[in-house]
Parts: sequence; structure tokens; C-alpha cells
Amino acid sequence: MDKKSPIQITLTKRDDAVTITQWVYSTLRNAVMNGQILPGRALTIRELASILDVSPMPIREALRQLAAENALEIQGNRRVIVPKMTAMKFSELCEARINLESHAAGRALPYIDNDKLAELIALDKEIDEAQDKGDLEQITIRNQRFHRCLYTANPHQVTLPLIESLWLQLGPFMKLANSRLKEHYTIDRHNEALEAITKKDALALQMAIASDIREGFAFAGTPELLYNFIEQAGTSAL
Amino acid sequence: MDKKSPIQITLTKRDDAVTITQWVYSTLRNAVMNGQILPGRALTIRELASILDVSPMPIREALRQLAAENALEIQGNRRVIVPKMTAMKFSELCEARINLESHAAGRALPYIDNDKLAELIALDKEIDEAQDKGDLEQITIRNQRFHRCLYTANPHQVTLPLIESLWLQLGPFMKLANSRLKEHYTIDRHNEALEAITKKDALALQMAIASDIREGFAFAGTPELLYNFIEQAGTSAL
DNA sequence: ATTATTTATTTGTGATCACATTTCGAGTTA
DNA sequence: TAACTCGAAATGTGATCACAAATAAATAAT
Repeated sequence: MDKKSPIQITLTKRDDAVTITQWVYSTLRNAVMNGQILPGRALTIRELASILDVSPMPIREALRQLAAENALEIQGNRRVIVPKMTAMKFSELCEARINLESHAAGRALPYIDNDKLAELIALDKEIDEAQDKGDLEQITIRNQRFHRCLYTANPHQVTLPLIESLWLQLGPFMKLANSRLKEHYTIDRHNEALEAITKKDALALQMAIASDIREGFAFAGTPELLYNFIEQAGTSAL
Repeated sequence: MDKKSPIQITLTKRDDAVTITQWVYSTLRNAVMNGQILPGRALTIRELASILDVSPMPIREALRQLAAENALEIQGNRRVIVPKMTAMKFSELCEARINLESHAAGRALPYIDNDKLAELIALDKEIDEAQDKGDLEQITIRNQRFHRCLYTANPHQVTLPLIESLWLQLGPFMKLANSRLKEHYTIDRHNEALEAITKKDALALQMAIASDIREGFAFAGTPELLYNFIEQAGTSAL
């Protein structure tokens, strides 16, 4: 009755104010970002329905949405899997992130007022606190929160959904990047970004964001290192 | 029994090799890109099911996928609508296109071999033919085909889905851009791009693509013009 | 006439079922 | 031992139904 490999998905309490489909969606989304599902492992609707203890219906909808966001891949066989990562794809994802997020930051800058700046500073402080505690989970969450907060200063938002799609595809590597951050980071790029914002210096802000992203993945600088990390993310749940 | 405004969706023969959901998806997708559905008009599952003469199930799945691609918007009320366009959002979408597609072009360049180049030249020729005939439908389709062909030279594709999402959100404006193209275009940016490719000049290629996109929307250069076009796209089906 | 309140209708969500296609495994053959 | 065949189990797709929430319509109240 068992499948190839058991799937261990972190379950959270289901808020009644939220539809089952939405709950399933965020549950599966988290599972993907935490690397809890092996790339290539076939995901069947009924199995997931059993694991999450819901009917197949919400699973179907959530899977289709995640596939549309490129977090999952629907194969010709109609099988759904977590896409396999390759060194080249990883590289493309990083470069796309740098390009898109720099752009989004530049476009957000004119809309950042004092309140927004204060919010960003507060979030950065929270990151540092998580950094000190070594709480990898929180570092990752708050880091994304910082970036999201920056980009959403622009009220005419079109890039954030695209950026989130890239984050999803990077999946467990987003976490890995932060786990190695302490060892490598010498310059606090977030501080650089905040300074650029106060100076209303778009170019400096974009450079800071670009460096922030690039240095996050610096551990994967060499193909050998990257290969190891892809293996690591593929076999264990970090 | 009638709703506020009748929805006129172009129906195509359904290929049996394709699932109903896929057929519904592309049908609705085309309807959105052709501006056949008024922004703000509530789309109900049962109504669409009746129009397309299928059961509600494939509609549900297609709507969710289109929403995930930002072609449709799910409101808090659980109502699905075509998002309304604003001048600022339009501007953001254009800038995002320029940024992302320039990036994609640059990333594709190293992978373009002679065969690919020949393919691009052939596609460009087809565009010119459609241009001569004044076939707006084909101009738009072939234009997108040209861009898609260019970007997909890169086998490690991550940007194309994001770009297609932007195209979808631009919707009828993609067509409008081409309808005005003949009047304005003095320089053939596609030729510039092809030359840059032969010279393996990444920067020149990116500039050509950026100009191609920017000049396509040049008609919307002034806020007044843009406002007119937003109105036009919102009320009539071009 | 206009707002509030109740009633009726419509709609999305989720469950369950049927069916064609695919996948998997046992058994067979070379 | 390896490749193939064929039947059994599992799977995705799509249809139908029930129900609660939301919308629209109708009635009452100011």
C-alpha cells in the first residue's frame, strides 16, 4: 500500500474562515518551499487527499494552481511532480530574481514614504534578531517579508506575483541560502538598501538588492558546490 | 435570465486529443486577450459552462489557472472578474515587459545557432507578410511567436511563463499596439535584433527588443491617448 | 421616494461517483 | 536473466449533487 517514499507534510490548524482549497494550497506550498517533497516524486490526488484528510476536490484545485505558478510540473502523462533542479536552471532562476527584483525595487522607490521606511527598518531589525538566534525558519520568512514589503510600496503591483513564482521555484534553496548567510556575509546589504532609500538613489538601491540576492546564493558559486547543494536539497529535508 | 452584458466568446472546434479543461482554458484565454470579456464583468461558472456547453468542472479548473496567471482576478467575494486596467498599471506592465524580455533575450543569445536564426528570420518574414495584408490577428500572433521563439532558444527556461503572464495581463492592448504599428514604426526593430544576433552583440539585442516593445506601445505615450485606449479596450471588442 | 429588512435566487465550494487511460506486477517466453 | 504480455489496480478527468454563503429581488418602514 505504501508508495516509493513516504511524504511528510507539515500540517497546520485549519482556520475556518479560509476555504479548504486555500488551506491545502498554502500547506502544499510550504511543503514545496521546505523541500518536503522529493523532486520527481509523483503526487497523486488521492494520496494527498488522504494525507491532508480532505476530499480530492480541494487537492485538485490546489495542484492546478501550484502548477500554474511553476511550483509543480504537470507531465504529459498527467502526472504531477516537483520539478527537478539543475545547475543551469538554478543559475537562470537566480539571474531572473536579480533582474526582476532590482527592477521592482527601482519601481517601488518613488512610493516609499517615511512610514514605509520605518516599516522596512523594523523588519530588518527582526531579521537581525532571528539571525542572532540562528532561527533559520524565521530568517527566511522575515527576509522574504522584507523584500515583499519593499516591492509592495508600489501600489500598481505587477511584478510581485512573478517574483513569488521564482521564490517558489527556488524552493528549499531559499532556505539554504540563508543558512549559509552568516558565514559569508560581510556587508549588510539591507542597510545599504535602506541608506539608498533615504537618499532616493535608485541605482544604489538596485545594486544593493542585486548584491543581496547574489551573495545569498554565493555558496553556490562553483558548479561543484552547487551540485552538492542540489543533491542535498533533493535527498533530505534540510 | 440574461446578465448585465452578453458575453461573446469565440468558440473553436474541440480536439479530442486534448482534455476539455485545456480546451476551455485556451478558449477563455483567447477571449481575455481579445478583450471579449469586459473588465469588471463577473464571470460565473455556470454561465460560462452554459456558453461553452460543458459541465461546470472544466470551467472551475480553467478559471483557477487563469487567475493564478493573473489573467483573471478572484475577489474576496469569490467572484471572478477580468481585472480593470489603469494607466499606471499599464505603464508598470510595459516596463516589466521591457525589463523581463530584454533579460530573456540576453540570456537566450548564447544558445542561438544557425538553425534558430533561420527560424527567426522566417518568422520575421511571416510578420511582414501579415503586415502587408493588414491582418491584425495574424500580426499579433506571429509577433508573439517571434518573441517566444527567441526566448526559448535558452533551454533552461524560467522567464517565458512570466512573460506570457504579462502578455495575458496586457490582453487586448497587445493587439492594439500592433494595430497602430504601421503608422508609427520607422525602424524595423526585429531586423536590428537579427543583426545583433549575428554579431553576438548582447547589448544591441537587448536594446532592439526594448525598443521594439516600447515603440509598440508608443501610441499610449501621453496619458490622454492611453486613457482613450483603455476606454476603447474596455467597451468594445476592438 | 428612499432606506431598511426580509425573502428568494443564484453562486462557489466541496463531496461522491463513473469511466477511460495509465501504471504496475505477475506470469510467460526467448 | 532479460524482455515482453496481459490482467488487475490505481489515477486523472469530468459529471452530478448538496449545502452554505452571497447576491438580487421584493416587501416593509421611515
